Amino acid sequence: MAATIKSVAEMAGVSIKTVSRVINKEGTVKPDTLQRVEEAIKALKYTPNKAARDLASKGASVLGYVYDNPNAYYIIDMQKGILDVCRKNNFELLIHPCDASSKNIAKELVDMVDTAQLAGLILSPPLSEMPEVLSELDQNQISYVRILSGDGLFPSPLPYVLVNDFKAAYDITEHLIGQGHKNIAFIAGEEIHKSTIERLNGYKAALEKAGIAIDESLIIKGTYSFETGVKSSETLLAMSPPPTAVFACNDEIAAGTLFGARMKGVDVPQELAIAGFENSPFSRQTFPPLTTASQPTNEIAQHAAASLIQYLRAKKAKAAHDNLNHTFIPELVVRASTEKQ
Amino acid sequence: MAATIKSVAEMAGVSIKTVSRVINKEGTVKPDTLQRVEEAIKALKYTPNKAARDLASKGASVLGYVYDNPNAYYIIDMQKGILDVCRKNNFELLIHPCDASSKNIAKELVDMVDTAQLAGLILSPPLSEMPEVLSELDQNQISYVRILSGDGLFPSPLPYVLVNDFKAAYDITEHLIGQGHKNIAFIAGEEIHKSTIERLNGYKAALEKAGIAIDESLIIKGTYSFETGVKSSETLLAMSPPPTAVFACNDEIAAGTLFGARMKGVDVPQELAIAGFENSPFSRQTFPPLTTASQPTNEIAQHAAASLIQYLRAKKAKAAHDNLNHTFIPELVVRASTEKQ
DNA sequence: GCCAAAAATGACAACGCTGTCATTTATTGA
DNA sequence: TCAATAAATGACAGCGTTGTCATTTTTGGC
Repeated sequence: MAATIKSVAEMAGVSIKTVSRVINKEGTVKPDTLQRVEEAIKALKYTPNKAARDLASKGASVLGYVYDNPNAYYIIDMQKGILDVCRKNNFELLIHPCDASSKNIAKELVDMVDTAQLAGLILSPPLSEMPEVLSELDQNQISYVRILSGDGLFPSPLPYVLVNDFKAAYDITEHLIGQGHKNIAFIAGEEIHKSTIERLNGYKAALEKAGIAIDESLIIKGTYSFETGVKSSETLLAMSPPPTAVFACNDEIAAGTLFGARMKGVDVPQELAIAGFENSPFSRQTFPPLTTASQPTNEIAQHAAASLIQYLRAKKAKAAHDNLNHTFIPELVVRASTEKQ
Repeated sequence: MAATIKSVAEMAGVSIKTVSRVINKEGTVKPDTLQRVEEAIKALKYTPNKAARDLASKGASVLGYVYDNPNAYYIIDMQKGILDVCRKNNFELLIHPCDASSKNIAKELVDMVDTAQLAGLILSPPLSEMPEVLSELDQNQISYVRILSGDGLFPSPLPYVLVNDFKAAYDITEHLIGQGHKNIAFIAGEEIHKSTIERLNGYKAALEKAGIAIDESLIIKGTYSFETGVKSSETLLAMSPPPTAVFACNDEIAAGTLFGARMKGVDVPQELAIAGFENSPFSRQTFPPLTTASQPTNEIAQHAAASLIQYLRAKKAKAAHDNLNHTFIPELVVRASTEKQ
């Protein structure tokens, strides 16, 4: 039989309310009383009953993490970061994989929040970038934090975390240009991901800056997949002249491009330089390893979770919340796939 | 203001207990009463308060999924499978990444179960295979389901899910032998993972069956990492004669081996055949793609979660539980890394 | 040493549900 | 039609906390 607040109170010779004060660290308990209570807690191995707590204090503290992203490493990293923050702040986390392309995804989320009585949602791309989802959440007055790509301004009072894909893509492209490339192809992922647009814009901006004309035929639309990389490399290598460098929108595509090049016997990086994005673990493990951009996923996740929690607390206390919004810039990681000896 | 059972009862003109019966599908409610209650529920958008429910019925229904595994895809897949089953059965899931090599991992788990008041734990390797962890859990009468490698018998009444790595490793080795190889190396992962032992035994058994003597110098100890693959391939290729095939304990190692071979200009599979294990997504994306063994991770996870839930229910009802234990055999997937043209 | 104010503690009613058991209503067989 | 029985429903006490407000104890200034 697990100990309850009552048994602790009896043992310590105080009222249950005083025990409650101790476990909630209200700080209005005399040192010696405090000590007695703490000893009783330890002796009885008492742990507060979460259900009772939630019930009495109206409202459990559960966040929902919603994702639809094929990159398992990204998810796991995010999840860990969020989990850390949740644990520190005594929040629980409900994990909800979902299908962003589903018609009633917005309703599904609202339902989930209702059913599980979530305090708030953590949204990662592409969900965080879908207006129809966001407005449905807004209409139902659901709190959320968004992790998204861009550097724009947002009218919403809700917190968000920005990833500046534009700048990172600019850096990568600049690096390729610096290696002497002029004929640089770009392979895009799904346009529903804002990161695709941002990265494309960064690519274009770097070319312009260097005075290189943008050749639309070198910009290939695709999905964030290995297959897109394979197919695109076929297309690109069939051109005359073929590009000498490829900037793939993520590492999967880059790995596919590398695969495709290898199939045709094209040497990387001598004949074709390839850069990816995301710094997935396998980007170090291809041959040659891929130049890419690294985003501090774990940190981003922690930041997102922390600002949502802070927002919720401020909201509960009806106080204004500090602006915690932050922008992260992925960092260029140069590896052998873009460096000729 | 969210609707409560009381408001629903009032609207439907019944007692709260009857509403309770409806939401718990007790089946002792007259059809027309039922309908009235259901209408009221819908009209008020009523959702039972989880905290109150847990409190009243003593004991929340939360499972814990504990993992320490570097393979993100494996984790994500597992998680999805578990999540599905949990949702269907009205259980919550608490995710707990941890460090199996930490000294007091067992205590940590017990603490977690206490604090979060978990109904049971889902353990995947290597945690599921660590006697000190299991006995600590047993001592604290914590219910758990294990997912582990092997085909042995277990004295414990607790459910488990077995993965027959022995058979799968046997199949892979047999495949390599079938390709004409006699000089086959084995690169092992951490021995704390029972899968390493099982796979090694499968490898040995297949060699024996084919009448090939086991050469201990061809068996390399390492970790489940890319780096181990790279280093081992250096070692192996420096031998005279070098092996003509490598069976790596997982895809990461295999990818590393492939990388190492490529660095030395060794052609795969012409000069060196390489097989992995696990069927990670990237095993299709190396060049050439890797022969490997595929385990139905999602299914395994579902099975594990389902049997834990069934066990818990039986325990609660003090009934004997059916034996749900099941063994999964990973399936051989042949790809270009082991097939000469 | 006394009083007012502040600090510490306690009593008790919620919180929203389920379990138990009592009560009412419907069904059956004669 | 009327017990006897079964089915449906309800009343009410918990479950283990926290919030509110009352009470007691301590503190500090004179």
